[in-house]
Amino acid sequence: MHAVSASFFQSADASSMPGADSDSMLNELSQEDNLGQQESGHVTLSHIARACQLSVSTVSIVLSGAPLSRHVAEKTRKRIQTTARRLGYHPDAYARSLRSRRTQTIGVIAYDMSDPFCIPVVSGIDEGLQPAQYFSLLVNAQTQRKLFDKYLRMILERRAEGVIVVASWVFEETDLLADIEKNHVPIVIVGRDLTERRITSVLVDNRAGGALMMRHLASLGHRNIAVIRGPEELFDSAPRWAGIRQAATEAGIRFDSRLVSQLPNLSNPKSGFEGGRKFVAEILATGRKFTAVLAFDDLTALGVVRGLVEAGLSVPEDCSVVGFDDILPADVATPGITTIRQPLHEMGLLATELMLHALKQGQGEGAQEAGLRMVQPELVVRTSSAAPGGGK
Amino acid sequence: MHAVSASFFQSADASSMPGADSDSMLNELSQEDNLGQQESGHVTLSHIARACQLSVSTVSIVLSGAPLSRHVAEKTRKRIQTTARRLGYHPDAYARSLRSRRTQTIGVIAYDMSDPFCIPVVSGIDEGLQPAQYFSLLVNAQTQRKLFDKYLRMILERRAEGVIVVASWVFEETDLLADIEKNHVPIVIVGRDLTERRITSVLVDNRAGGALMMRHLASLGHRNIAVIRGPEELFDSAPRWAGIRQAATEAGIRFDSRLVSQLPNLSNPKSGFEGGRKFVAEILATGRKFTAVLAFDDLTALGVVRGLVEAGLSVPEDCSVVGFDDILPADVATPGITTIRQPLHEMGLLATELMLHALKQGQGEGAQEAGLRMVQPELVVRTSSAAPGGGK
DNA sequence: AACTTGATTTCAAACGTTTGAATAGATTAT
DNA sequence: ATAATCTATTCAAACGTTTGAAATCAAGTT
Repeated sequence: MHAVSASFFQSADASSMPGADSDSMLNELSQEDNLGQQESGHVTLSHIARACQLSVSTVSIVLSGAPLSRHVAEKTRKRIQTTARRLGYHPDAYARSLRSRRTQTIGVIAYDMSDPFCIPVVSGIDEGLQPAQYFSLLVNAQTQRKLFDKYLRMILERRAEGVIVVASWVFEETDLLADIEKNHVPIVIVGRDLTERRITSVLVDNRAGGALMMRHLASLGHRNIAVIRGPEELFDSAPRWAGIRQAATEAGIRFDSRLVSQLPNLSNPKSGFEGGRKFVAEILATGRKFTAVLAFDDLTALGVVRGLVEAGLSVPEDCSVVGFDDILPADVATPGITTIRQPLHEMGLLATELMLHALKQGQGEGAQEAGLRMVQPELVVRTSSAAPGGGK
Repeated sequence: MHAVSASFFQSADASSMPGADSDSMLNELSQEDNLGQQESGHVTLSHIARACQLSVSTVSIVLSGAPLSRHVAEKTRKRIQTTARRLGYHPDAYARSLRSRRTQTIGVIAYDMSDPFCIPVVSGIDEGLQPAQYFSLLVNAQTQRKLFDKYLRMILERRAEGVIVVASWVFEETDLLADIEKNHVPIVIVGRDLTERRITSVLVDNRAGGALMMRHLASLGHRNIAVIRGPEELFDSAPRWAGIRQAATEAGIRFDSRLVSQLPNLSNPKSGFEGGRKFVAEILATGRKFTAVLAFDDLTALGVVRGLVEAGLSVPEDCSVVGFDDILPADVATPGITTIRQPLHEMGLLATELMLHALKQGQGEGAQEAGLRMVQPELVVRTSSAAPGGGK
């Protein structure tokens, strides 16, 4: 077994470079393998040190670009570097972090990656981490409490320096959260207000968003409007509905309570779609008049469109539909769904900035401010909404 | 400094236990914090050892469930466990992996997470890893060579035991791939055939898929069919087109070459949509007759639908549209897009199995078989396709 | 009384780095 | 000539685990 990997190295060595600085190419690793015993299969500092006839320290100093490397002779430095390259050396992050006590890692828990909501947030986080030389350790909890716990534990064991949770979803009662605190790991949450638990939170101004939806329909002239509110368990549902009502009141519009319903607690991301579709079927069956539907989110809106079309109606001629979030399907469906855009990418970016800031000053003291950062949503008008009563 | 830490130890020892296994809850960590100085902020084995008046070894043996733990007294075991829980102990994966030389990590490089293609594959991978007690280290290369390299390096440094690449996309010429080999890390790629580079590959049978699309339209009675082929740089394009032609020949259908075009090399995932839309506008302008469009993928198909509707036509009454992939938007758009489903989840799962298998036997020898595994696609009929010439 | 056995716990070395302190040799200032 | 200062390199300890070998102690066997 070791013999095999030894011969592998030999042939690789022999092949790679004809001439070079000094050392004879043939016999660094192979020699060790003759004597050596428990090869890890990875090239380490001591491999290079031996090949260059230098101490591990010197090699480390050069390769890690430590301040001391200014004092290392130019020639030596070059020699070390080319040898490292030739052997395919990559520093062992485990050894390095163990010693230096820095992991350059932020744990990111997405509540469900198959929800289009998550992707832009996560890529915003990545983008923010990039220049700071941090990496995200991304896990997908798939809305399962068990997985959430498992991954949170994993993140803690992997010594992430901070944790960002992407969730509009329940997860609070984990006692692992207490562990997080015991281990002094800062948390930021995106999509939910947890400031009362002293957790820095980033979320969209749902109230303002709700108001935007409603004002848009009002300005088009709609007065008979159906509403599908979000599920009870979702944090966003209440403020969004509050914003809608406020704007309705301002516009002098009253809702017919029989045209207002609420989505059940969702199991998978697609359940909003089915909810919207069924809702339309139901209210059409009652015969009540309405010229527009405010849906909780884009998937629900797409379900509403499906329901209307199945009933032989067209959008927006017979009925306008407005969604919330601005996910990809809302954009590429025909008609395109008028919606309220959440600046998801920016939210991820912001969360990262808050995290990095907390890490920076967290060194000094504990107990930082658990701030609440609200970002503003934006109306995106597409073709699913138009003035009531036929053509636009 | 060493003197300081010595006194630190002493005082901790002297203080820790007044009574037996029911140690007083208040004063292990707090006391340390009084005197302690270079605390990592994390609870370690030695914290627990001190609190229990035991050696680090014993605590390690118990907490890691090593075979030796059978010999540890029941009482001691309990004492250690409750103390660990109370203090919020989590083993340091870095120290552990450094010592045990196992990281339980598989690097996963997704070529672009904002492509709906990636998500199910990645979640399939996660699912496969779960029972084997492995974790995925997931990174998003965003179709950027620079990022790909950066993350690959990171994965190597983090000592992933294997790497799974999710890509229908170019990346070959990285010399980091050579490093991967030098470090004996097995690779599996999903979405592309790289067996000639001795890399185990998992992909959908594009040829069969193309044939499925074509046969579906033929069986509905379509004979004038427009085709949008995939971009040159994408591996899938050619075999998919080959399958389409083969099935066309079998059905005795010839393509009008002026109704066949090819997508440009794509910049972002949404460019397929624009491509489809423009294509339709163009061929409608020529006045050529066609009753159906075969699109390279679902996003292209959605673009085609948009283009048709903008020209005042309806789907499927005036023209049928078929896509490929079966991503979420194809399902929730109205009409739902008839498509060829790639079993993405299963592909992820399969890739993981191959990887785990390689790891298992890779211990023994180098040079395993670089197998090619093709999975079969499946036709999903929705409402975007129907018999030509009006209603279904 | 010495000797084995077994149960319980500890020693000490290692994993691959980093880093403050130390060394050896050469040069320069006193 | 001695000391101070550079330059180029190495020592050795530490990070938090795991683990083969060893130690301790009590009880049982000859």
